[in-house]
Amino acid sequence: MTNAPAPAAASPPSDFIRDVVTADLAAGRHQTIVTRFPPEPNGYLHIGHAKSICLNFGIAREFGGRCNLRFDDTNPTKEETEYVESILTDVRWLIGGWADPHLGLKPKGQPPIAQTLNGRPDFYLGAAPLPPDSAPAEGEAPSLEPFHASDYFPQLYAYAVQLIERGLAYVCDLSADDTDRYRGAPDRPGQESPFRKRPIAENLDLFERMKRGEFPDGTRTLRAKIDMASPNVWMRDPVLYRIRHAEHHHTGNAWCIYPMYDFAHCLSDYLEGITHSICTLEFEVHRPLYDWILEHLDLPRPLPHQYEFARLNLGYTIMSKRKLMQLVREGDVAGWDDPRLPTLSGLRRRGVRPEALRHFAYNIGITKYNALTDVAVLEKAVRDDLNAIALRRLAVLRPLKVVLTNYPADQTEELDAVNNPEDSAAGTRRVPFSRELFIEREDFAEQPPPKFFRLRPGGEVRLKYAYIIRCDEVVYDDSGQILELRCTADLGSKTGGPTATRKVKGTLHWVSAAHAVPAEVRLYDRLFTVPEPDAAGDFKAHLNPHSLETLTARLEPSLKDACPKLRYQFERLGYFTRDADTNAAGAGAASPLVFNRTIGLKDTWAKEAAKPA
RNA sequence: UGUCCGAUGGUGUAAUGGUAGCACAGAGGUCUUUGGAGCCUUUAGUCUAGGUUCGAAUCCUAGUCGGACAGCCA
Repeated sequence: MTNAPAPAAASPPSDFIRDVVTADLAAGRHQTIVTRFPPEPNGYLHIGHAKSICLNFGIAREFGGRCNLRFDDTNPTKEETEYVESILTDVRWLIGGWADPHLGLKPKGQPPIAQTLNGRPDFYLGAAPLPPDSAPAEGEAPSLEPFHASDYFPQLYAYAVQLIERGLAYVCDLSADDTDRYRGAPDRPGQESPFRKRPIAENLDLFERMKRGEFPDGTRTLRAKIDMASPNVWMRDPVLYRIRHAEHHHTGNAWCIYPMYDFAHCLSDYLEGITHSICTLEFEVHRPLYDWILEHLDLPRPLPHQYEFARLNLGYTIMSKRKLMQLVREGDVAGWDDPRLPTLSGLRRRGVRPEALRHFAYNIGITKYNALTDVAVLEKAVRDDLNAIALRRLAVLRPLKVVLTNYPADQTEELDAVNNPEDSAAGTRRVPFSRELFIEREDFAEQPPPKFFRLRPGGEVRLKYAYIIRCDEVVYDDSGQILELRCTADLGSKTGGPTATRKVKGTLHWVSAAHAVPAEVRLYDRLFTVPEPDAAGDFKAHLNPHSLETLTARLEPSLKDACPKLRYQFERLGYFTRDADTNAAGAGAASPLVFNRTIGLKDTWAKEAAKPA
């Protein structure tokens, strides 16, 4: 039926929206499916948008269709080019290698095409043809660009005129306050505007003069003439156009009247030939208006239909653009790409890969139930993804010196270490070993709790890839702090040695003190201390003061050349990635070595240790 | 006291009138030169009350609880 793309690794998702798509295709209502992802460029994309992107592009991919990237930019006072650029970057990043052939873009500068269908006038702007099977070249085809609702201002204006001509819209002189008052309340009908019966010719003239800029902001609006007594407040003569003498990031000063969301969105969908317009639950109440506008205009092609699903709520974080913006502006985080934020740029900088986000989106499903998703689901998806591809390395976060008293002071060995036990093709590397080492401070306990099987006085542990050592002596400094551990190595216990197979309970990571490379490591924790920070009251009161911990770690030497594009697992510690932005800002050889911890390893010991004795 | 939408283990999600399944989380075990990963086992669910039906998570009615909606935001 469709020229199906490569099948998904797992079975394709099933949900009520995909059911509708399947049924529409089976019934022959559409030849191909066209969805759209319509962000307003007034902020950065977050993981909630990722859910929507994966849904819309996923459907395009599964059904051999297309998903248009469209900026819903009808409010010049809130939108900026910075956001347009970040959104494009984030979308390409998320769908890259997965659905990019289904990304609907249009020829640069191409306006909607005026055509005649069965003698009826029409406007249409389809996406450029799907690219050939080969993956698109690095960077964007320069001849293509995303869609913009603001590109349709001329057509939208024409449709508004049509509504006026049909007696279905009027220019209203009520102030914003009065408009509110006349609207009534959900449980109380509104009353009609005194301007509702304005003659068509006068409406036409006034609307034209609104467009020409003859009236100041807020003095007049264009309203649909529907039903002020409707139980649905959105049908009580909703505003279609408002006056805003403001420069628009995309259309400059060409317009001083701007269409409202409800008027622009359904018609933008129609113009682009969208078949399924998928949005979040809060627009459910708007659907009658979406349909009303389309049904009362002369539109010869099949009409798009709106479907709503529940937005993503994730535990211990916030998704509101307004609140994210507040954190950025008030300096609670370092920027939109702060790795603690659920923004796509933040997650990317933290080291999360798009593959993980796509699996996450697949796992949480699509419903109309307003759910709170456990962060553990995200964390699981991130770990699974990283576990498969991360290069294993040895690094010590909080160093404790160990001296091997029976190991020659002038000797250095290069030991073989496995890069990824999950992937033999990742090969091995050499790690230097010598008399003086660092181990993790918390891997030694003078008074070990029950079931602690790391190093203790007189105890033995395996040093990964190296020897079994025994702790002979604890050396203290003047203040009574542990200065170093003096240990003896079982020199026959190295891989291949006579005592190599001796069983010791614990295996520790380590680095050679003389060879270790210092680096800044940033450990991130959840941004908030409660599952629903914005449930009530001031969400900032729940900010986690320990969401970022910065320390200087000691790394095995190979990490000196770590690539920001790769992912690493510091053994027994977690997944880390070199901070790309810091790296980019650094000057050549002086470029600082900074690592972000994407996420820790699952820690069953922490759970065990937390159990009441 | 308005309209619309929703409700399945702790969490999230399947089952489209025919054996309530999966994932996450939890518990136990196994393996382990990562207390990671893997493998095995396991706890736990259809909001309530009626009705239709041979048979209801599913259809109907009423109720309960939850959410969205009163921007010249999207």
